[in-house]
Amino acid sequence: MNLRELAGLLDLSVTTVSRALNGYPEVNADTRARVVAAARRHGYSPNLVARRLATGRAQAIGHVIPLAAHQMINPIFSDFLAGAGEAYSTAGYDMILSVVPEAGESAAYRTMATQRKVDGVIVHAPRLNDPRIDLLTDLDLPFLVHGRDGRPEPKYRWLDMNNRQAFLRATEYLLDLGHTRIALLNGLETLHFARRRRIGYEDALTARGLTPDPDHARSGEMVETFGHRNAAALLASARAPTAFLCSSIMIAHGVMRAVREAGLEPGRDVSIVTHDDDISFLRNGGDVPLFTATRCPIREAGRRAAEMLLASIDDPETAPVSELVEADLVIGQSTGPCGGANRPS
Amino acid sequence: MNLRELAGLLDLSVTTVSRALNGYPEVNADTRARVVAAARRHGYSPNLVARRLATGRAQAIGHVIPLAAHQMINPIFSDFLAGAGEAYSTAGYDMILSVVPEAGESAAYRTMATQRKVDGVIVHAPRLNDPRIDLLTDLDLPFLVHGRDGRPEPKYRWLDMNNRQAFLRATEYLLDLGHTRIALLNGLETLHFARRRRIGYEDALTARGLTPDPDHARSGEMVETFGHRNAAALLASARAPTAFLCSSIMIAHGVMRAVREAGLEPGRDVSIVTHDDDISFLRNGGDVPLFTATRCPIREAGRRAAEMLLASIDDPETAPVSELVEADLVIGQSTGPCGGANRPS
DNA sequence: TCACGGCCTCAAAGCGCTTTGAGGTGAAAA
DNA sequence: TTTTCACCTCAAAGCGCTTTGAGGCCGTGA
Repeated sequence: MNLRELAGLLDLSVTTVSRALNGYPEVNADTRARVVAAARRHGYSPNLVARRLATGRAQAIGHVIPLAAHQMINPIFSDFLAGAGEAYSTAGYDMILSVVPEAGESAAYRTMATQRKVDGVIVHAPRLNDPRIDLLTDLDLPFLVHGRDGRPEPKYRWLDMNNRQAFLRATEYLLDLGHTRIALLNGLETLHFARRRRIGYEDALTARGLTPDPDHARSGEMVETFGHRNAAALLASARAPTAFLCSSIMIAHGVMRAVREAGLEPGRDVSIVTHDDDISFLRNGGDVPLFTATRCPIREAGRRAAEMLLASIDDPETAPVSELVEADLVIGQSTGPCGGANRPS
Repeated sequence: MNLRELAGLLDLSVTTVSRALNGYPEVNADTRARVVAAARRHGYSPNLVARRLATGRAQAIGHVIPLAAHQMINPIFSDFLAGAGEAYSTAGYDMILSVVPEAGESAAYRTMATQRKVDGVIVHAPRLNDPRIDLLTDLDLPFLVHGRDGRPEPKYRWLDMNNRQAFLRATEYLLDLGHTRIALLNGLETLHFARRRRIGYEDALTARGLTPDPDHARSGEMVETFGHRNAAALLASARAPTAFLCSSIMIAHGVMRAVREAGLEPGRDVSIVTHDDDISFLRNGGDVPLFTATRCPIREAGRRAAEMLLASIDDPETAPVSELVEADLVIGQSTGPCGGANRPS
């Protein structure tokens, strides 16, 4: 059933039927009702592809996922997508995912732009001075960055969490508890958010006159084993930390495992603070959460990012709007005053 | 730059240019080379939407993700998507994700079919006698099911793991180690794969003359806290299990945490076997893996599923082909003979 | 009765591509 | 030289929708 057939059935022109269905005012209310009823009865719905060609809008947003960048194919990312996907569905947009080898990343963006597959894209996990941002600007494809890439006065749209502030605050919280040997298990510091977190951590330490111990700050993929391996090594070292600050809840779980294996009790012997993206399947739940955490739901960020991008596509004239979100500090079971029953130093 | 402009530039008709670019044999090799070079030089690539309209093929595969079904927005799912996405990219297909409220699920499939947005879909997490399968059959939209829905002689295409066999084998392994009180922490048993796993588990027990203890088999969302909560409760019960069989590595991590909290040593006091989807960010790695596991990489499943679906779309006449994949049993650190230093019973 | 508007409805021209069926060219065959 | 046949190339007709600009109808006012 296509538009022409439906029009024939109703003895109307395709124009009228199209206008009736799309809510144009030039159509008599009775006619419109008749058309809508017939469309429903015959299960008509417009061919999206044809509509796209006619209107020139793809009604779709793209996400390019470089395959080798493991940090993308992860639960954080999928929760972000879930949030964004909700917003797209509500707005009648499609989400198209392009999984490509890392080398093909910029080609993927080019293709999206030249083939007019999408009306805009969301850029994930920006690195410092990310070339994708310049590419997209050149291509004149609307985009929004989840995070920032560190250039001084960004002209693009972005949605970011205040990473520095969150980690500053978390570090201060540990310092207030009396901890001074605080380890940072961070994400890959080629990614801008991880740099910001490190800066927050170091700023808090130096503000109290402490010198960050280079061996105490480590970065890597945010997976359980990274947390486990490094926490085990650090706990066995001469100047073992009394507290850990983790960039993700996966890392925190790894740390907790290492702490327990070392015969120590989290929250009493060793404190753990983690950033918590509030991932749906690794929720930091309970009456008192397992981990003390800086919390900022990633799914909400996905939704918001999508909404902002869609709004800017609807009205391309508007100046780039961006948002900086603050994380909450939630107190859980994994922190306590320094010097409980910790190992002799 | 569109086809007409490119043709004008080359002083050729659009037909010739189109044929040249699409590899039709009627075009002189020199002409073709000239066209291809010009296309590259001017950065021409065809408007996908127009091509889709003309050919009638969407060149896209859909995945519908019901929002409330938490088990979908999870790392297992995202690894599956990553695998499928690779296959799509290679074949020049797009992946369209539709995130919808659970109530809108069948509407989403209908829309995909009537609006011709996709050439086929992959169905995830089938329930027993899943109505989506009948719907898609009615809609005449090609599809492939990841898993099966338990109907006697499925006429649809599917790719599944041998869940019963994997859990049968895992249970036997534990039985061989002398364990008899084996708990099963399963996924939601509305999902067909979880039922099959339970059957494997029970079959192994009854084959040795043991009666499955109903309290020892629990099912729920496959998250860390589910594992932790239930393992803690079970370990505190009168007839505490000496071994746990888990349906996902997240659950296994929760179990391990509970075991440690109870002052027990995994692999010595309590054995843990888990199914391992080889999720990219929760890898069961190390020289000797952390967990003894039935392993079956989900990402590979995604790739294979996508390839099978694409093949069936390419050649719609072919009879439905399906695949049953066996899991490997990998021995890790989390299992050992029963009766090590376990609690008195 | 006629002219004028307002309201609806319509035919037709795209959107950018594919693909059919026709036509043009030049080399080989007669 | 003429005919034939490959081999290329082309114009044009869709694909199903939107949207412009034109036209028909009917009630109102003169």
